[in-house]
Amino acid sequence: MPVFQTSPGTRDIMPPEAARWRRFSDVFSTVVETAGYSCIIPPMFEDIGVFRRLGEATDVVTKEMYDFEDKGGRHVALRPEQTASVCRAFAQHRPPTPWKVWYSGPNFRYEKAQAGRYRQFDQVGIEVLGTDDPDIDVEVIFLGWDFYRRLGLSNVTLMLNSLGDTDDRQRYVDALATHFNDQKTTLSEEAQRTLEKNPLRVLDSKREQDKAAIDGAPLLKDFLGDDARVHFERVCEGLRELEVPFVVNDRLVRGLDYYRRTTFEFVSTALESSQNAVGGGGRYDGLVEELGGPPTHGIGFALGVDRTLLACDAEGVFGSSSDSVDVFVVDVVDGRHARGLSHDLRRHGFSADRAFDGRSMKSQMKAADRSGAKVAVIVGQDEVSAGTCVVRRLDSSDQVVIPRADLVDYLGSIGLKPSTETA
RNA sequence: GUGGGUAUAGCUCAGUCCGGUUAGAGCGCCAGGUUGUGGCCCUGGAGGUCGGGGGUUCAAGUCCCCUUACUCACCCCA
Repeated sequence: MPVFQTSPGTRDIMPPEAARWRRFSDVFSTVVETAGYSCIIPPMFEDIGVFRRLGEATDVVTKEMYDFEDKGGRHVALRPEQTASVCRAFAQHRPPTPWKVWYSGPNFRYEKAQAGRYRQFDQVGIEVLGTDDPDIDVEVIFLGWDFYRRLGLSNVTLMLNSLGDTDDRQRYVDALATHFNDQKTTLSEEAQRTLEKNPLRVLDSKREQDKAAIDGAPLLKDFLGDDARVHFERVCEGLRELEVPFVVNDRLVRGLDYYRRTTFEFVSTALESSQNAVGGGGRYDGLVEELGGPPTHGIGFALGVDRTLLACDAEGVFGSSSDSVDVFVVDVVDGRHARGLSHDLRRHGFSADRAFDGRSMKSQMKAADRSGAKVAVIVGQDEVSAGTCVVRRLDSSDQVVIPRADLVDYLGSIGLKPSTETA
């Protein structure tokens, strides 16, 4: 065993998997930039107060915060998510609204790792600040849905709910608390503890013991005020018009306290583990204000990169493809020709690799094969004397001898296109 | 944070129950067969403090204790 390994809950994304991650975020940025979202890169750590606003009763804040004191005595935390940071950035810079941004990057939660759950985990997401038009809810949800579809996923279910406005939500929480307290003796110990902190999340319990009490609980939709109800209906209507299938789930209450009105979650039915939520989001009117900004409406989602890729694996879509170059230069003289040729080819926009350490021709050809190159350019003593080189196609084994000065043109003529002109 | 499982070559794993020469296989890697040609085939080679520490024993990869990590589940979440 090596002396050093990755810390618990972290891992190296090795090639070719890392290339797949980049493609993933490329697909995502294409989808959302088409809809007018701009990239934002907030810092990875902030004053811990920024994240405390996620809710004092949430696990994310009470036990999963990756926090520490820096050398200046500031109490900071690695971001557990990016929504709070985006809202803080909005309050700090006051951009014109509606402000539509997307992000991609790692987040940190101090918890025990298991499949699809890491201490450092990546999310991509979008946030829209400054409008409460139900159409923006529709747009946001659609973009998430569309992204999964473009990856090729077909077993993703969209679950939708409305938590109502602040007053609605409070009345519902009170009613829930009353209901569960009446049935307290039937609840599991964990649920009883959850009840004291946040009655809403008792609904989240998957324990058999709690099922009866949950089934008999009052329904959220009966507590929605007129505004929230109309808003929710308009969102549903918009999604139906865009032909986005969804399931209204009365029990969908999400883990963070800031959600109001629309909440949603993307669940992969292809994943068997309990980490089957591949993405989620909702409306968080009020969060910006809590962070010291003006009253501002907000909505967004975050999608877990790891879990979404697990879902892709489960469905056999969006696989990893290995990196490859256009040309592999084989030099069986002294390596100086490989140096010159690969340099020239790269300057002309071809991707080119070569072997080192003066290996045998057989060894270099094996390396050429492994590199995934379409052609090998071979230089031996004969070619050096004649000022030529051999171009061998690695798929068909056809090869021709051409003057070295014609190499770039020849490669172009057989269909290898320089990716960029860098004269 | 709680409970189960696992840890042997770069990777995937035999061997552990029932302690006993020099710890194996496949794949990968390197070299050769083929002194100018990759994939297929054949031959050879390198590569292991058997996760770490302690204990029992004449003897520990194998039994016991501790520890660390991974993993699955719970909790919760992406």
